[in-house]
Amino acid sequence: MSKPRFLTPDLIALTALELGDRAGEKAMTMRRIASELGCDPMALYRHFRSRELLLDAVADLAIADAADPDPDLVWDERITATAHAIRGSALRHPGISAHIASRPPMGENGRRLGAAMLTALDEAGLSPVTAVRSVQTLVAYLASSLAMAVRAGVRDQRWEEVSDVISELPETEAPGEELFVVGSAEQFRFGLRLLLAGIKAEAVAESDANEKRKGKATGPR
Amino acid sequence: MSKPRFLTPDLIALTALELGDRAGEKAMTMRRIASELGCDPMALYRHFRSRELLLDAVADLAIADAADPDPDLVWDERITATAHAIRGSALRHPGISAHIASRPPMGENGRRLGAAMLTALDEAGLSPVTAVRSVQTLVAYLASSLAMAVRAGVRDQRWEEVSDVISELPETEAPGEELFVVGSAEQFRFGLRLLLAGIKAEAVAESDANEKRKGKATGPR
DNA sequence: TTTCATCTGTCTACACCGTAGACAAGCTCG
DNA sequence: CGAGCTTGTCTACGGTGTAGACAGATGAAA
Repeated sequence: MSKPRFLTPDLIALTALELGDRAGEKAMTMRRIASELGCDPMALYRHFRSRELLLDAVADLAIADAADPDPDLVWDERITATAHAIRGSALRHPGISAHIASRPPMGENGRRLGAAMLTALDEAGLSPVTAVRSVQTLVAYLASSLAMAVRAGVRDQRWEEVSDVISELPETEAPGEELFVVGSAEQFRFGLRLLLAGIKAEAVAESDANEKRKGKATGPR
Repeated sequence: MSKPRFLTPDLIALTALELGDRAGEKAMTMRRIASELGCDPMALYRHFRSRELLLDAVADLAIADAADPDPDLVWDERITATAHAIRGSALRHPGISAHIASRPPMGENGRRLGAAMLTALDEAGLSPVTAVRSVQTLVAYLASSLAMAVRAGVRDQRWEEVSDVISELPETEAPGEELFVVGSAEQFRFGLRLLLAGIKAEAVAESDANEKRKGKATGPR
């Protein structure tokens, strides 16, 4: 009676995700996940070599519903859309989005979305090297933003303190008060705009350099 | 013989930091820290209400030696210098820099360095709101870069996988191979350059808007 | 000085954790 | 049928954070 053949990695990850949503990141323990599934904790190890790997799968599963960007959009809008899609997916699991943000987007979905960004940057005319670097930068920003958003959102008062501290700093005499919610969507858009502006500048610089190096005969395609 | 009055928060944090440097983030457990100090684990709770708060103190202590930027530098160089100082300090504690990156820069030193960045941005002519947002963006990027750097650096092969994945992606036919070390200093500089370019664009946009709104009578100071 | 409250470190104990290793039940294939 | 492999179970070990009662030292008040 001990071997119902119903345990799969996907089912385990899904159960863990639901548990995390319901009870928070720290609740995703092997024992609790197993009890949620009605099986022995050690059974999970038949499908994941360690808890860490299971949590990786959960993180990737959590962003599975982030859609690829509409290919009709121009490249920068596609970047923005992808970033917001990931952010949205992660925030739809507030109990564990810090956890999601804290690990590399290595699963199936992470790769898919990373590739979407790369494609967009390629279309922007960036060299492959610059495109990859830009994606890494975007991902870094995205992850941290997420981590901050969730900390600010839930009852982690530490980030509320951060806001307080910020308004006490010398240079900001009368900052917009509530506008400083640390992980706000507006703040996120702002950072994204900064990065995109930087990327555009980089694109211009690269195309200039190419034009100069090649002399003529290499007009705009 | 049980009450030497020598235990202080600073001493505890320092001991924990050394332990973390030596044995890694996960070794910074209440019991091991206490045994390092030769005292009872519960003694630590007289000085920190929880392990989490102790670890916050450790993170802040770790970046205590990040110097304020040379005030003679122009503002963007000052930002760069500060960012590199923080990164340098954190990387000087490789065993725990992921841990450092994962929590808000809330301690004395975090505030100090955040203020330095804000001052620089203020000097750049940004409005207070934009300056604060920019600092938040910079901090977000910095934190994530750090987290990635340390993961790539130490034996965390997951990030090596990331590099592999990146080179398999469609758009990057022949990427520079080793140049993609995920958390490399070069990658860090690149992201910083992107952000600074974005900030400069923002500054220009703001000053244009101001000039237009105010008409004349508001020449460059 | 004596007394007494207050700190500070100690001890015990609890509930929980990840996971190694031996075992058993069922499936697949010969 | 029997062998082997897969998958879930069980037990056990050495850890974890921290609550709560206790004790020795200290500093102030009497």
